[in-house]
Amino acid sequence: MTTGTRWLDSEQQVAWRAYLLGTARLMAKLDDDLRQFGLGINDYEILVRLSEAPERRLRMAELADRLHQSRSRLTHTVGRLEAAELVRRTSCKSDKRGVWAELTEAGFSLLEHAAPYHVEGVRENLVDLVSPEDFAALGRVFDAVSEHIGQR
Amino acid sequence: MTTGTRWLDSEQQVAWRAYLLGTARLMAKLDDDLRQFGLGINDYEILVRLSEAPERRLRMAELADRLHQSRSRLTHTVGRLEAAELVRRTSCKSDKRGVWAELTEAGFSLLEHAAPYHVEGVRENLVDLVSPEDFAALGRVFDAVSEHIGQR
DNA sequence: CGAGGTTCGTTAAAACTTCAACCAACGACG
DNA sequence: CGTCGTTGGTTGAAGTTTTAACGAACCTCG
Repeated sequence: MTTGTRWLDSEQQVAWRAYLLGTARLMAKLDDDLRQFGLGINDYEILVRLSEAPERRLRMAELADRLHQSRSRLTHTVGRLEAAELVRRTSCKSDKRGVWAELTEAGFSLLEHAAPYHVEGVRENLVDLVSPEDFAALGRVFDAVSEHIGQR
Repeated sequence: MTTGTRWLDSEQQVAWRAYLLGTARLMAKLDDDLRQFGLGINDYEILVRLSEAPERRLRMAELADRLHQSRSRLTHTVGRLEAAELVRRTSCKSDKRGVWAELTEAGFSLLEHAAPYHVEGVRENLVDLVSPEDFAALGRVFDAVSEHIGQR
């Protein structure tokens, strides 16, 4: 072979590992903080997406795509959220295969309580720790990643 | 209340979501790429840490800390890696409670095969997509996060 | 129309992670 | 020395996610 592996240089290596470790710690922390509401960050993100949608509902497939989750995973999670009465499922009239996941009043209300607390956590453990420039760079980096990897 | 929640402004919101989505996609991609070697990114990271350690071995607790994992999770994962003969456990003489996790020859060899492929994935789907400055910012951001959240 | 491919969502089982409890060994201290 | 609190690691059960397969509904096209 003419060109060997292009290893990461030492600085890149350090940055990459910082990202892996920092993300693990951050997600664990945010999860912990949400536990008092009986939610994990994954549940929380589902509720948020629903709360922002027209009529506070989304089709399962659409929701799965926005969260980059498998449909199967979403089915299970929404099943739990439904058991907790935070979400309701209704069938879709225009496409009989389809299912709407809709935020209940209780779900919306729980979200209203959890959101300020969660956002404060995101600030305290991430946003407020770094310069606006560096945080903006974070956004650019992961926009590029998402763009590159594409839908699925 | 005098001071309401300090919500994220629109740009921060966008950056935060880009990070969540981008990370989900990136990890899924890297996992996919490693599947051909029968590994997930978590297994891979374990093997790497061992490969870099003196005598290619680490104490279980030390390894768990470096990966920010629970000891229980590590016990299970190393159990599987041991069943696959990629890792071997030996008891520690100086501390009889202790257990060394040690990379086997097969484990090291698998890593040698997987590493170039994995690194290429990290480059292609992250490092090479962004400016060195932005990538460096990523490192700073997550250093700050790790530093802030602390050991455990 | 209707055959054949695709999408939507679910299901059951397997794989993995978390949770809670536990035991053995260590170490500090009276 | 012996007690007590801590650390290292494992265990089994419960909970979550992945995998693979499936059926129903949709869509295209002859």
